[in-house]
Amino acid sequence: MKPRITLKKIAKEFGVSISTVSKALKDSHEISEDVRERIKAFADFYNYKPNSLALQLRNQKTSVIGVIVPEIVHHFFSQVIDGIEKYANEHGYSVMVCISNESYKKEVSNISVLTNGSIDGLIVSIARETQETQNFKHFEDLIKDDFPLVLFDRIIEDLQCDKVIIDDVGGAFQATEHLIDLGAKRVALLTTQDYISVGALRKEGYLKALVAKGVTIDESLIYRIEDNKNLYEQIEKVINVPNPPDAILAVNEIYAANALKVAKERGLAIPEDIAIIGFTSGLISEFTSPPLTSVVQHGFLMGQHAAELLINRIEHTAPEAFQKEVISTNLKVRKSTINS
Amino acid sequence: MKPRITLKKIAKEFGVSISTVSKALKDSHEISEDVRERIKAFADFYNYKPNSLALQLRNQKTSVIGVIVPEIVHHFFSQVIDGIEKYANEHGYSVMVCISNESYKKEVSNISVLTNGSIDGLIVSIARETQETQNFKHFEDLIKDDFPLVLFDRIIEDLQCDKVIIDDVGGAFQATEHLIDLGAKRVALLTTQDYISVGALRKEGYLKALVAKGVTIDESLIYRIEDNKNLYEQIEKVINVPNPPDAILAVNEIYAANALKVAKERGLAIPEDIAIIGFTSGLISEFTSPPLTSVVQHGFLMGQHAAELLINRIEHTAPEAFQKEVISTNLKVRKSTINS
DNA sequence: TATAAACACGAAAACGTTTGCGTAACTTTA
DNA sequence: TAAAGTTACGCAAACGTTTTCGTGTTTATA
Repeated sequence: MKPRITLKKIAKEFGVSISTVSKALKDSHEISEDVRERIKAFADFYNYKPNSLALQLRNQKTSVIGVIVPEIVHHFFSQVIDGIEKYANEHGYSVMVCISNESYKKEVSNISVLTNGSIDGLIVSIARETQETQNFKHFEDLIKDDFPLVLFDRIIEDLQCDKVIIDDVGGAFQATEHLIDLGAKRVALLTTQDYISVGALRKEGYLKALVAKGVTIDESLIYRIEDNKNLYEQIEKVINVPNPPDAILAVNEIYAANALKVAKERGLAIPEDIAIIGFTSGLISEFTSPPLTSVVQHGFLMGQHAAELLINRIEHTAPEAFQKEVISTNLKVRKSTINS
Repeated sequence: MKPRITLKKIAKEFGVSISTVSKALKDSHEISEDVRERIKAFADFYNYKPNSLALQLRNQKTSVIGVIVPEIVHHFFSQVIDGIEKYANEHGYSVMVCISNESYKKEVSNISVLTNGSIDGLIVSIARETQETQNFKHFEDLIKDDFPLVLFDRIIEDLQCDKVIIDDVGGAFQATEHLIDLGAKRVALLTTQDYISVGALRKEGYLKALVAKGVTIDESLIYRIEDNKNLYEQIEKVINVPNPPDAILAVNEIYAANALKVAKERGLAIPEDIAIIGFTSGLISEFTSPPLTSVVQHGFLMGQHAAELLINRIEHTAPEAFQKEVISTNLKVRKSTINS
């Protein structure tokens, strides 16, 4: 790579001092018009751009925000990143993305790499392993230093920082209510292990709706999918049984799509024999047949809000109270629940 | 945010010079064991980490690579980013992601922001608008400065830099061949406008296969989807006609899934009346019914290769010849072409 | 005991930038 | 013509780090 042109080199070229060049390029009236114009022309010709590192070091501000997500190949997370990037960009920030890969260790190392001065703030959705082991010291350390931090989606309730979450309880409530209103008596829940915060919250909404509708809770209808085992087989055990449920609420799109597949293979009519709803942010639900009724999560919006909270936190030193924003979901009704 | 601890502050604390502290923390034998250990304990207690900006400035190396993609909410691109991030991380680099949003202007500004000293190299897939207008000056400028640059997927053939592409021609050839072998006489092509490089290449593979199989080319079976118009309606005009094609090759998953939908709504049997194949890297094809036979693109692999090329270029100053790597596709046969 | 070697640290430059302040030289004012 | 003001630039510090070289003090060698 060719060495970049610097103030020093321009100064040498003109036999003036570095500060003269700096001022000339900034159109300072301190510099005579003649010298100023010649320096500007020269700099322009060589496409001078101030070295960002030097500026960042001097100004103690990088205008970069870090983002750590459990994975990026996931419609929801890429939507959130998209939202973050958009808002950040509009406000003069760039985005540095790291992937924890659901690993505690990688999350810690990501944070360590990012918080060595190269970013002004951090947006994180917590890795599965971290949620499992409940070791949050790396976040507590950040908070202790008042480092600007925003948690989204997979959050830790007790941490003193800004947060953005989906209305998981409300979304699950609405979906379950919809299923019961359509006549379902035995609504199964396909959820994650309890330590995943969003899974737990969606279960909460599901249970609330049952109670509200006067349906007795049947623990045997709650299935906690294990991530390291075969998904399809686990879902078969839900549907491919003597007395399958007459409705299913799945906490994500993949579970829902697989449930639909198994049900169809078993010869069940959808939605007549079994109605299915999934949480979603992807495109699968639209293209299954029948298309899946979905609890739509607005990832892009979530990203924008997270970025907004973070940038406010970075730029307003006044220590405002920490916010917790809740992004509403909405129920997109398709033919997996109503066939008309 | 609390001010971070620096060498200067530690030095003041111990009444020694900055260089002594620096050396002590690096376990230099120049510093007496007593002082060394005390300084290290102190630094450890206050969780000292060298300021990355200062190091980057001094070493003239950031260990960050920039990535510009047209969009991130797209399974293929997020897979590539995932691959880049993985390889980069394993080799001590971080990743800064920018999104051009298919806009020429944003692409230019992204490059401008990134190449002001804050990254060591750049990986780009070109925006649609840039491909359309054919204005490549921003890339030529980079190349003129020998700035490490790798183009992937949407590339510019004439540019002197490393490139990674999918075997678009081969993938389309194989898919078309498959359709013809199954008895198709009138294979339609659902492609993009010609200026999109991958669309053009896939058309080339399609045409090659027709020629190889002795099928006469029928230009009226080639449909160039326009991005700003309604997708569904455009696809209806392909299938919902008196004499629809008996097979379709779509250059992406969304086109294919919509074609499937339209065909089913028209009452066509799949694959008996009409067989469908789509290029893909997402999950939709797996969950349609019937599932779609797909030309699978290995985005993750592509990302890894792009990162490898870039990092080699960054670290080996010896000006090796520019490489053009081709990632093979493979045909995943599902029931939209063979029902058995 | 004089000299050489080892030890333990500090000074300063370098990376590239901005900016407050100082100061010559020149111009205006009284 | 002396005092004051203006013009046009340079100096130096600051951001935080690493590293080469220099140097004073102590210890070992002949």
